[in-house]
Amino acid sequence: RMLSVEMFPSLSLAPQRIGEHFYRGENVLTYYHKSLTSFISNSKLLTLWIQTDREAAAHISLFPPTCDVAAKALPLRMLGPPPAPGDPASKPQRDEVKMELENASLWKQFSSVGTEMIITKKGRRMFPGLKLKLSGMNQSLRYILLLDIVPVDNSRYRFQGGGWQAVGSAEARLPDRVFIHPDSPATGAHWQSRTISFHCAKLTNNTLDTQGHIILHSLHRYQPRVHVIEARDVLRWGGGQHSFVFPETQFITVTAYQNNKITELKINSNPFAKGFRENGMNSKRQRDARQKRKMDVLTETLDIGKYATTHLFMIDILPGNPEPAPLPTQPVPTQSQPPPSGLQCSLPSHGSSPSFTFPPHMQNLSFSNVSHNPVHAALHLPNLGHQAFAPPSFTHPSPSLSHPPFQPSSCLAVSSSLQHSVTAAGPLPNLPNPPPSCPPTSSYPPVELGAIPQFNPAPPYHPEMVLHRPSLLPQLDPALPSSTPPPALYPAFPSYPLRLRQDPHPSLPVPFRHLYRQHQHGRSQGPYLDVGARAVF
DNA sequence: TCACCTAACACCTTTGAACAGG
DNA sequence: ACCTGTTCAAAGGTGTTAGGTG
Repeated sequence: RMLSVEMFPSLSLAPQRIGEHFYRGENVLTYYHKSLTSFISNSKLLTLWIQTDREAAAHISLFPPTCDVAAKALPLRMLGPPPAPGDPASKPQRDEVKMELENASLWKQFSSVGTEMIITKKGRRMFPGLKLKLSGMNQSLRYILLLDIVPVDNSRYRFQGGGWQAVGSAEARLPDRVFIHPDSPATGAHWQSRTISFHCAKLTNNTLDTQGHIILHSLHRYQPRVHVIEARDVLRWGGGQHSFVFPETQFITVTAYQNNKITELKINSNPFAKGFRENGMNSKRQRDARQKRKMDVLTETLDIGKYATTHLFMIDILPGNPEPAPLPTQPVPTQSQPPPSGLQCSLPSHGSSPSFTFPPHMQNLSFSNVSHNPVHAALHLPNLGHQAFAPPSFTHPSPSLSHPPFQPSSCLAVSSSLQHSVTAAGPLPNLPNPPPSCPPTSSYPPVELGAIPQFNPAPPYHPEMVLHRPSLLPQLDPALPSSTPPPALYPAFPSYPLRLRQDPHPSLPVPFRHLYRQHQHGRSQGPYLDVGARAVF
């Protein structure tokens, strides 16, 4: 059953897709096995080994269930005793992980206008970025934090008449990439002791991107999601997962800003755009003045030439008027409207969940290798079953959206049950310290909130635990009870489960070997994952 | 003609190496 | 040999804009 097509529908595409490139009739599992072996031997990247359940793994010859072997080799005290029913201490905040969007007020300012995110071929950071505070985690357990960005609906948008309008069907879904927070894996104590920022994540519209950036379509509406996954180390995922969605972080991707109100907000709140502010040297006034000075100098030079020429040769070479033409002004966007209230997100349940364990020779690999190395892990998550994510505001794109309404209290938080042997595991003292975050790029300086109007004070913002669902990841133990999901409040758009899938391209030197497009060459940067692109219905 | 995309640009912040001084 | 603070250049993050593309 391991990596079976039944359990992971996305795998059914693997032979065909791989065949487009170099797959030649090998058994897919063998292929993946080779893929893994190649990756590991090269030490260039880490690939996630997906194990649906330990029992199944035991009779599959690819890899013995050595994660459990390793787990059993650990002192019992490190693994911790199985939780006793009714013992509150044995359920260490499993389902109480909370997440705040620390810069929620800034996001709300953008959201009230209609957040736009520039995407470029080389990759562009998000602004505002996701700044999060975590609480309720087990201090000693290790967690991995993931960011992914999923389409909100099936529409393409156009900015018309001061607002965004759905104008057609969305482009074909691109391969989902997941950004792993560079601190991962780290203890709950680590995550809770600081503000978590995903400012290193970059967005691109380059479907052939080899840098590992998150690939999105322009003029589509997206929703970032953050996943907190318990993990003994980077190679041994599984167990509980909590997924958080902040509706006010939805945005529309653009290659150039459409709404000048957004441009204004970005300039006023992003320190890197300080030069474009009213008093900045790159402001329109200063640029016009520069242009004028430049033309004046040119005119003067030409006038001198004219003087000399006319006096020497009696030829008039008077140049044209160098004054720059006034720029047309863009229409002012429509006034924002208050968001609807009282809506809730819903997330249907899914099938059983596999754990994610690794073959023996991967056990000693540490996640710090990933973050320090320019080449990072490409992890494919399997199709894990039907997951419908449908934030309330975007299930049915309104004909004209001058801004994406959001409902702060309707943020989605999903937590999952954990497999015993994984969740009960204690700290692993032999694991290296978490790597420094975002080493190759500069971080954002503090946002100068004072520079922009405050629509809201900035109280701590908690996503409400609207629904308590099984994990986006499949459960490890099918025997564990799973709640029956209430009916979705909105028609389910194609579901977007977080799916881990094996990387099928071992011969290529980079971890991001997309099946979606071929010719993925070059080196990858950034702790990203690839996630299967196929929507699950 | 139009909507959209791209690359070059100037200005800005961040980062880290080099250096001086205690 | 350390530590701390300053300076400076390079790298990279911004929005703007002219020109390209289909």
